[in-house]
Parts: sequence; C-alpha cells; structure tokens
Amino acid sequence: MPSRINREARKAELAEAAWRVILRSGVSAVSVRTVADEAGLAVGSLRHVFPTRTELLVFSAELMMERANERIRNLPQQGSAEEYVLAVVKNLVPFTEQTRAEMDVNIALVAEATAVPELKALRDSAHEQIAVACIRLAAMLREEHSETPSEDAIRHGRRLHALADGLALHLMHRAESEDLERAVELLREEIRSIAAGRA
Amino acid sequence: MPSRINREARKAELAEAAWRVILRSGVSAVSVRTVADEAGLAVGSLRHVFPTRTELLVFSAELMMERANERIRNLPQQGSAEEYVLAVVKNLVPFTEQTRAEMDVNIALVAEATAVPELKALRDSAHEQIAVACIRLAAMLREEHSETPSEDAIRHGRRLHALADGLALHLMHRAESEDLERAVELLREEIRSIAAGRA
DNA sequence: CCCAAATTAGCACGGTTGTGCTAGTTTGAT
DNA sequence: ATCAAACTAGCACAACCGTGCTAATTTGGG
Repeated sequence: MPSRINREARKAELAEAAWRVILRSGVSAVSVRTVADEAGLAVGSLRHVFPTRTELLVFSAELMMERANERIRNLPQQGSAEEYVLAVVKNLVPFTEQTRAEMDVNIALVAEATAVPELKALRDSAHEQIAVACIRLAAMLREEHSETPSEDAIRHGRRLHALADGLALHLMHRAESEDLERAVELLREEIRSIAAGRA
Repeated sequence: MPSRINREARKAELAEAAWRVILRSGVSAVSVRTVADEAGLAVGSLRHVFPTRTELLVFSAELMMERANERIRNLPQQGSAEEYVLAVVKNLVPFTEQTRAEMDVNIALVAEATAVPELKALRDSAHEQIAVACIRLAAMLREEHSETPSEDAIRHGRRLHALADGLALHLMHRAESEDLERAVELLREEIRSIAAGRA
C-alpha cells in the first residue's frame, strides 16, 4: 500500500497556504478552492487530506499554536531569570515579521470562531496555556520553588499576560522602531517590578 | 420631495441588524440579504440606503464607535479623579453585556479589515482616539494642567491603555464574577499607582 | 508483473453572494 | 390634482461556495 506523500508534511503545506490566503485576503477568502490554488494543488487533493473547510481551518490554527509553542520551548534558558522571561514574552508580542503574521492569522481565526464553533475550544485552550505560562514565569521571577504558584505569582502573572496582550494589539496598529522600543521597555519594567517584589 | 423615513434612523436600524447577525453567525454571514432579512426589510430597501456591503459594514463600525464615544462622554464627572478614570476605563472593557457585545463586533470588524480595506482607517482612528484619551486621563491623575501632557503622562497613559486592552481580551474568554472583580481591582491598582506618582 | 490501495482530478448539485438594473408604489410640496 | 422625488420590491447575471461523488492515475508490496 503506497504512501507516496508524507501526510503530515502535506497538511502543514496546506495550512501554510491557508495562512498566506488569510494574510492576503482575510479569513473570509479561505475556501477549499482558494487554498488549493495557493498551494498549487487540485481541490481534490486538498479534500483528500481535509474533507471539509472546517477541518482545514482547525488544523491551520492548531499548527500555528504548535509552532509558536515549540519556538518558545526551544528558547535557551541561559542568562538571568529576567532575561529569560523577557525573551519568552517577546515571543507573545508581534516584534518580528514572523510573530506579526502569526498574530494577524490568530485574530482572523478568533473572529471566525463565531462562525466555526470548532475553533472556540482551540482559542480558549491557547489562551489558557499562555495564562498558566505567564503565572509560571512570575513565580520564577519571585524565585518560588513550590509546585503551586503563590497567590502573588498568580496576580502578577495575570497582569503580565494582560500587558503583553494589550501591547500585542497596539503593535498591530503601529510598529515603528520607536514603538517596539517603548513596548520592550514597558515589559522590562514590568518584569523588573515583579522580580523586585520577591519574598 | 417626500422623505417618508428618517434616513439616519433607518441606517442605525440596519447597522444594529448587522451587529446582531455578527453576534449570531460571525461577520462572514453578513450579506445584504441576511441583514435586510434580520431588519425585516427587503433587500432593495437596504440597498437604497447602503448600495454595497462595504458601505453597510463601514457604517456599522462607525456607529458602534460613535455610540461608545458618546456613552463615555456622558459619564458624570463628579467624584474624585480616580473614580472618574476608573469609570471611563470600565467602558473600554467588556464588563457589561452591552460592552461585551460591542467588543465582539469590534473584533469581527477588525478581522474583516483585511478583506475590506475601508475598515482599516476606522480601526486605526478608533485606536488612536482611545490612546490619546488614556494619556489625557493619566495627565488628569497626575494633576497636570498643561495643554500638552508630560512625557510621564504619555508613558503611563500608554501603559493604562495596554492593560485595559489586554484585560478586555481576557474577559472575552472568561468573565465569571470573580474574573470581573479581579480585573477591576487590577485597574484600580494601576490608576492608584499613576496618581501616587504625581509631581 | 499486477493488483489493491493511495492519490489526484474533476464533474455536478443546490445554494449563496454582490451588484446592476428596472419597475412599481408612496408621498408631500406645489 | 399632479408630478417629481423618495422609497420599496424584486429580477437577472455571473461568480463563488461546500460537498457528494465518480473516475483516472500513480505506486509500492507481493
């Protein structure tokens, strides 16, 4: 039984084509036909892998989150805690062309969740993941070594998360180099202030 | 020359129908037909007022921003500066069913901006308006009376803005009463800390 | 070599879309 | 009463959509 193509690679290829379509024309332009075209494949081939538009969208969202997750997990842990936390948070905010595109696609998929309910669970779990990650980072800055973060770490983690998300939104509007610098400075301050309050 | 209908009222009526469609089925479900249907009008009537789908979407977005603007402008200025600022910021975050729906529609329209470029200018100007408002609020807390806000007020205004936007996003995911309390407490703290640093 | 499975290709259906367009219907000022 | 403007209603077109379905083509294990 032949398996000429690598199914996972093919799925990724199609998801990336879907991202490009979203970036160029918005999520409403995502259809089995436009994406197949963008990927240079026949509609039949796409539908052999993603029988419905919904499955295509869901996988596109999953892969995006997975990629971001992996990128952050692969961050070198060397340096001070403050440096590491800043490096992580920088990956949650559109500082590069890469993360900026990611954010753009994310907004589109979140908005589409009203029309495609299957996306809701995904967006919620992604948000939750980031939330607990931020709390873990806050606990790290506080030099807590307990398994469960303190109430204080939770509060600061949530705040850091809100600040990062807010800045992310702002940078989608204007992202001149001075805006980027201001944003990173704000994050640095926040991180410093969390670390400064450690017990 | 008869003017049987109040044109502005009709436009508002249709925009509200569009909001309902967005909330129920997402922005991709907004079409001249679905919205006319939702408003209980014939397609021809809608198109007499909004010849194209784009014009309908743009006006729907404009009216939403205008309404929010007016709601905030009508806030009583009595009480301490801190109370007033909190009241204003509370209107930027989905604390009520009203503002929650507003936020939902807003996200949809922002996402649609990729497909309908006419929406981009709108979203940018709305964002800018809120940005300067936040800076003005920060200056108020600092008891600055100069026309142009200090560098300090700008910094704190931006921070307040980012925090509010981030919290707004979070409350779209989970908004139990405890989440609301936590969010308002965070804002209160931020406002207090801005006021505490005044010259 | 050969066959069955994997893959590609594409037709067809009913439905929806935006928009150009025309034709009625109402209405208030004259 | 009349007439032009404002409004309502709806047809028609070409383009798109998702998806069920069949048929051709490729391919590797036997």
